[in-house]
Amino acid sequence: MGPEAREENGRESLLSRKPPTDVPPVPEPPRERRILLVDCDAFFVQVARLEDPEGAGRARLLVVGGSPSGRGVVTSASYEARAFGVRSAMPTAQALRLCPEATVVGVPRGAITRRSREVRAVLEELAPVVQAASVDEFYLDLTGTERLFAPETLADTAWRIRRTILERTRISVSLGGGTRRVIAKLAASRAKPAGVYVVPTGDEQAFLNTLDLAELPGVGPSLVKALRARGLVRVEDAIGVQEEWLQRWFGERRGAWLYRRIRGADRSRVDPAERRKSISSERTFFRDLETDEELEQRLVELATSVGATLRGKGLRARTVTVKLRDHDFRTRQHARTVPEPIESDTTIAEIARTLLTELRAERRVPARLLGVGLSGLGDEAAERQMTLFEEGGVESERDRELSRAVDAIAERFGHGTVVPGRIVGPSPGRRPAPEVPRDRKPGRSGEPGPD
DNA sequence: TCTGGGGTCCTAGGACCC
DNA sequence: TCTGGGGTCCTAGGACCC
Repeated sequence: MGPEAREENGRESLLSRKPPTDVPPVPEPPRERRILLVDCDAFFVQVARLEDPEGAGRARLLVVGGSPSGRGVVTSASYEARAFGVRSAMPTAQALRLCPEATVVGVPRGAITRRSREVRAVLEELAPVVQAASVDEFYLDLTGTERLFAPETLADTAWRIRRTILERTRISVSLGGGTRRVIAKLAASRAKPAGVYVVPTGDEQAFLNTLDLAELPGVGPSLVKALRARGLVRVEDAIGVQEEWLQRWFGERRGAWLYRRIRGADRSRVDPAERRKSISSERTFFRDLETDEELEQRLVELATSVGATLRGKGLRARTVTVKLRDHDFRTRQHARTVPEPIESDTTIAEIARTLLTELRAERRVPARLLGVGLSGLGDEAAERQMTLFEEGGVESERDRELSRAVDAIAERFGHGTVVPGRIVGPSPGRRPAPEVPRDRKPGRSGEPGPD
């Protein structure tokens, strides 16, 4: 499959753009954008192999995810294993039934973060604007580089980036290109694995018409079902439907969104400074927890974990959420928003405890998962300016100092050394972690994998 | 076939204010 | 007389993505 390498023609595209009959009018960016999506091929599989060349590295049929005996699911599978029908999010046990010869390894969390940063660092040398969309996806905005890179086409540039990333990080990536993020994203799925696909300017609709609606990002199982009930399966099927009908069927906003999406309309920018909106940590237990005491113990650990991440990023939070999944998979959550932003483990844990008590009062059954989340995040420095609360507020200065002291100890001796209410030894992890990256999550134990 | 963990965004209802 | 209307914040739940 040859990549499209057609040269973009700015003059032509200006004339052949969107027809003015498009309702509502979609404001166009001032000029043609050149966007690439860099997507690592089976990233978790690649990293697992690089980290363990003798083990995972030798397994053609490789599944990365939870242990088969536990409650794990597949995070990523090698292309060879995918041929057997193995998919991510599938229970590991099911994956092994489909592909009994597969080797299952745990998620190498630390290495994933580290290598993701390596890829990003190289991309930042190659492109003016880089945004990490996830651990294995990066958007590049190359608008304005036409002259700089000439006579290279966007596809040529993509191939060059692919080569450089492979040489410098040993990670194989695929790249999709187009005039909008959503087009670049869809092009990348066509490029996979280890390829490049650029949708030429003006060919967006023709490209979209080759797709199923289910392939559009944002169209998930639920919407697919609703669409199919109306006889709509392909993008082509839906393109003739008036916006009013889509709105009548799927709601005003969803309908309008879908109308725009099947036309590839996407005004979103590649924004390198996009800030985090929430921080959370959750655990599915190896066996369901029955008592409030057991749950509270785990709750404090989770609160401490998200608290450390929060402070590591120099943030404060106003909302604490506790999530509980009962043995029957029913998921419930309670949230509490406080007037002033908080950051200390003590305060987070205290609010979380209240929320857990409420949840348990409503339904006291064995729990399979517990989680703590923080949202309403704000910059710590900015908030200190408008601090109205001295003593007697939600959180005391003493609480904050204590948490910072704990962070300092963790920085030197490793996370997990100090946990409120108990003392444990340093984690027996592979790496003693003399320098811990700022937003590294405190490892529960040295072991990735479930629980 | 027995369902992970990290996120983002949307909806809908109630509280509260003007 | 029962009964407005918009805006914002908060909460619970769900869809969706990787």
